[in-house]
Amino acid sequence: MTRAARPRRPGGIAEVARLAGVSVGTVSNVLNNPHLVAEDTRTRVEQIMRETGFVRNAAARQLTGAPSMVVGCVMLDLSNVYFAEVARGIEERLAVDGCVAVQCSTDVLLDRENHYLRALLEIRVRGILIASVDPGRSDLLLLPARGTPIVLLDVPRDDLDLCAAAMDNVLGGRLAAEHLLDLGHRRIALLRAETELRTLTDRAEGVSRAVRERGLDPAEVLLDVPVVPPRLGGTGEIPVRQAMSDARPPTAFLCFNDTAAMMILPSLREAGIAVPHDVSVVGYDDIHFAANLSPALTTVRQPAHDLGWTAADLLLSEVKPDHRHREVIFTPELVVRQSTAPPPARETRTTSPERTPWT
Amino acid sequence: MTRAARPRRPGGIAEVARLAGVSVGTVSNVLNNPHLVAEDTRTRVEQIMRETGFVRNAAARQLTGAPSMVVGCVMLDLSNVYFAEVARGIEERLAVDGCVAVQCSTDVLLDRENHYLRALLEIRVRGILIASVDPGRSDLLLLPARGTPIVLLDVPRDDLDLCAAAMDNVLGGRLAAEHLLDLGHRRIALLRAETELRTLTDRAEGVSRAVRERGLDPAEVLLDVPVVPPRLGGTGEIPVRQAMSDARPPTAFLCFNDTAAMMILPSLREAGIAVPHDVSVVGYDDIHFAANLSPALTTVRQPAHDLGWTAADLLLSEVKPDHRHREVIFTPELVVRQSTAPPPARETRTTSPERTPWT
DNA sequence: ATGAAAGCGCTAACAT
DNA sequence: ATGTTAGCGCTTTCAT
Repeated sequence: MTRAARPRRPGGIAEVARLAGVSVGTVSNVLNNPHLVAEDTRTRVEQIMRETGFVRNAAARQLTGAPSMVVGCVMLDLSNVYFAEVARGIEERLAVDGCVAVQCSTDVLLDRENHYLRALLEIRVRGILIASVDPGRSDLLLLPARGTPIVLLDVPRDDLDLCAAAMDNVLGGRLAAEHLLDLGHRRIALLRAETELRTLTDRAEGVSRAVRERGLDPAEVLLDVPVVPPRLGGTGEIPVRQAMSDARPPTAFLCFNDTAAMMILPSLREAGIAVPHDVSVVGYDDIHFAANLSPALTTVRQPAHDLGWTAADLLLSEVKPDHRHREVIFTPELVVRQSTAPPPARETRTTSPERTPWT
Repeated sequence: MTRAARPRRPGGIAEVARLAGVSVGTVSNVLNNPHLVAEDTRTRVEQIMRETGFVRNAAARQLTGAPSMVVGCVMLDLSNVYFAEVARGIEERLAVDGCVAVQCSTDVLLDRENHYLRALLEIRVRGILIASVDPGRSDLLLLPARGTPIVLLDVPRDDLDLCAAAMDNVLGGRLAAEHLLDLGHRRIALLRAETELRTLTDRAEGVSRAVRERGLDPAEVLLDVPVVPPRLGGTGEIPVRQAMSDARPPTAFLCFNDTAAMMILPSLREAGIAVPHDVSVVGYDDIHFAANLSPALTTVRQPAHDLGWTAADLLLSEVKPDHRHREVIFTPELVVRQSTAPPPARETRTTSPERTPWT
């Protein structure tokens, strides 16, 4: 038996229909096919909608098959300046199509990633942009089959059948390394977060290649200085002294993001090490502040905003019938500023025959 | 007549019910009231759900009255480090309750704010956290009546009947000003974005009060240096030279956010002005990088993460039956570092009787 | 040009 | 313990 009990007034479209003295079908039409509604009927309905402050119910629409206006966005850490910029790029592209983004931060935790993926699935988002911690072990590959388009963000597609917007990190690492090698550095500390993130391994790979192509031995030239970022439970403290007290101390620090570079600058200063005179520092990302440091930071610029914009663009194009998965790779660019210089004379011994080489 | 035409297989719960050989009601129960389902029936249903990769449809649930799991969040600019940190605080609190946030940036544009407000209304979000550009002219006041709770973010509630999580900006401005006045500064440049944002006017008010309480004339002591931030169409360039060539040049720059302070530092350096020897610089926010600048920035710390966390907490509490609107005000804190010092001797003339005062 | 009615996937009341 | 069924607000045939 029907629960005729509670005499709830109808909400939404039905209420508007009643007030305007038309059927719900007509109201629906003024919303979606205004052209097939008589001029005056339409104005009357619109009038009522305004008066009552009617707002379409997206959930109900979605239930009838309308595509959702919300897009999921899973990133490593929204509070990271780089990702925040990416997020803005995404937001801007989505806004063009009246869409909006749910932002999630995984802090590089696979469980968190999968958790959010599921939440986004429940919401039935239009699609998901994801900077996956590990595409191989993530649940993300199950989604396209379930009808939720996925676009990789800042992650190369490799052999995955997905759209992707990514940076050429191998090139980025290479650019940074070549710059340092060109300046004469032969002992370079690599400052990198202790994660197996593809972005980082790629950059490291680029660095190694550059070293090898110079006929040098990466094991000799490179000094790994692992750091645990604060958001991942670490102190974010950078073991500068430790690095400098290595048997063969570095004459340059190559940081895999500008934030790390910003952290290291004061540490070096405190240790009485002048940048770039005593050691050079290279960053990565070229975040807004990089140019405002002293010394202004030499870094590898990544078009963060464009990356986000493009990823969102790819996602929105997934609905189009003729859609083919695509990958867009952005090219990083070396921005030389004041934090790099040739190593101190003592280290450029290869060009100073009068000094006895150590090796 | 029914469109019996397309023999669509039922999706969702119905499909699971069919496969498990039970009714939809039972499936719904294993989802929402597992205790009233027989042990084995439940396991069987759950089994099917796993096999089929079933995921609840939030839209359908919502339509039956379930509260949405998505919360709207309207901020000035997500790519701003301060807000990005606030956003993380929000995300963390929401995650505890399985909720997720849609992030929107208004760039201090009222139209944009209202546009997003409407979009969030359509989505029927659980509630909205908003750093309103102008609560008075915003549509936000209409929402609570329509059933969407609103929590003011970084905006005082004043006489509004809403929850709010905000900072004591008057105090913040006062702290910064008092610090400078205590050091002996008597001519202070106020670096502020050209907007009527409450956060900024409050800080300015705090500064003025501090000046007046010292028996000084704000018009004499304060020099306004308006800046148009990049996101708002400006260059973000700071007219340092212009300020310094004022008839009575400032001996200190009081910036209403650390970003501005970061921008000004290099400009001063280029102009050959030493910080803090020639002029002092005070920031606001204490963003992560503030401590890493050289000189390390003296600034007013705002608990951004907590602000976001608390705002989200207030919002989630809106559903509770005994809910009373509350306002939580956070207290800023002066963090003295290296960018401030007494003004150069020539300016401390009031304490140097041997020099002829100008006034 | 407008109305009537089915159905999207789910929950909640009720019946069995 | 389980099944049945009426909506939730909307779109979409199909009929008028």
